[in-house]
Amino acid sequence: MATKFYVEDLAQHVGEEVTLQGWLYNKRSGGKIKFPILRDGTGLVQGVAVKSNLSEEVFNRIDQLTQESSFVMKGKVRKEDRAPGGYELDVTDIEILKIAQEYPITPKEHGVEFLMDRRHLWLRSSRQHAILRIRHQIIKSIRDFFDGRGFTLVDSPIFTPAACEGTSTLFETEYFDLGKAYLTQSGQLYAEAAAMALGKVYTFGPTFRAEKSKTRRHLTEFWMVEPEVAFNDLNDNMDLAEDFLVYIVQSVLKNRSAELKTLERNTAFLERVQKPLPRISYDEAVDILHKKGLPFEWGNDLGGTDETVISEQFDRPLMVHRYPAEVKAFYMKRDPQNPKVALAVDVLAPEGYGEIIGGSQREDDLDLLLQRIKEHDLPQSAFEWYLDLRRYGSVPHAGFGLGVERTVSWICGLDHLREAIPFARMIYRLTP
RNA sequence: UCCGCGAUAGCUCAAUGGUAGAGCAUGCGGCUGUUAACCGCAGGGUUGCAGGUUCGAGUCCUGCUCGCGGAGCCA
Repeated sequence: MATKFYVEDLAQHVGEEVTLQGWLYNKRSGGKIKFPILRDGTGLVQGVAVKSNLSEEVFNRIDQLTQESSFVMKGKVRKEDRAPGGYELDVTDIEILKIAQEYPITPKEHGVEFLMDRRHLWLRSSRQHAILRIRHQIIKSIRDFFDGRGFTLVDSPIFTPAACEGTSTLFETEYFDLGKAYLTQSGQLYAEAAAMALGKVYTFGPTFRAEKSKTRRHLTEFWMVEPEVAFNDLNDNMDLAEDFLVYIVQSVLKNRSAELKTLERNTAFLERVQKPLPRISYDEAVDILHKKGLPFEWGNDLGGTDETVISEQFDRPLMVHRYPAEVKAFYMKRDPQNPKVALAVDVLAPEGYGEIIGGSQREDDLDLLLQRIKEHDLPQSAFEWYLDLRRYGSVPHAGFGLGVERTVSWICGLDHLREAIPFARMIYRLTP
């Protein structure tokens, strides 16, 4: 079988005749010269077909190619500074595979609704291609980071018997004779159990929120990675989150610069993502809001605009720790120095992208945890297994969750989360 | 759930209450270096749905449907 050639490898084949398989991205023509642009999933390359170098049949065949028709293009690779990718193919042969019907997504602009209805086709355009490749790089970096530090991947269940945090609205489904089951909103409680077994673990999977959110920062189905480490306290947790974020961003800069360029992403903010990331307390965050003249009452959670105002004071992601315990989940440990605040930490991305990480040191005392479950009016029976983790050799431990789509959205500089995932699920969108 | 905005050709958008139009896409023709190529010609419309006001409604009013943005919730 002949060697397969791909557009992204053409630089290594200058002067050689290669055969590429792909789809017609666009074409332009003069009377005696035609420029078919081939897209093969790894990149774009423009073919240069000159009438005098080809049989009339092959030359005219190019006219039949409609946008997105599949075809084989054979030609000699030539370095060409005028070409966007730096290389062109002097065409020696064209073979048509399948002529495409009239393609709905033209090289001109379209509305978001139209494109989302054709998401399965929209993925072929270069902007979406770049986003998906960066998403892949981010996911790979996440796994490489934890795998390289001795973490074990432990998958948590999607069906759960009860709300994890008791706050947000969950998707409900009938589960045989066992009553109702819910789609998970977090793998964290299971990650805690796994951390007691394996020390350093992470879960990585889809999570679901049935909130009727209609904003550019929300999806009903999104991916989250949640590390959990036995014997880590809040500071260890922040150290881990810091190393983690720096690793992800730097690996995208290093490996996906072409895609960032396609997206016209200003990488100045990304290049500044280096240790140390600033760490401020909730109290200090409130001071910033007050100095900016915003009315804000101690004890409330930070809203979207509050987060933006605070993050604008810094040139890189920042950590806000020690939130009022009242606004945080029941399992978060209180600060021994000040029981009014929880040992929680959120990481706010710059440029108004908001919260990309939320985490905490967990409550490891059985009696206090029981008390919190009562205070939050949660069914204790559903949490007995979770309480067992405090009954049998409880230790301090901490972890956090990172939202993959929000991270993709920030790193790519997107204005909506729906472009950060191949097939977005939102309140008014279940297809394609 | 609440607040605001919108729906006109396949797509993106115009149209003082007075003959519904442009660019792109599609088809045909032209061009040997095009870069969202360009030039010429052609086809293409139940103005979201249902009422109302008016001599006359894409335009004004009422209701509905669908969508978009924001708040709340959070990753």
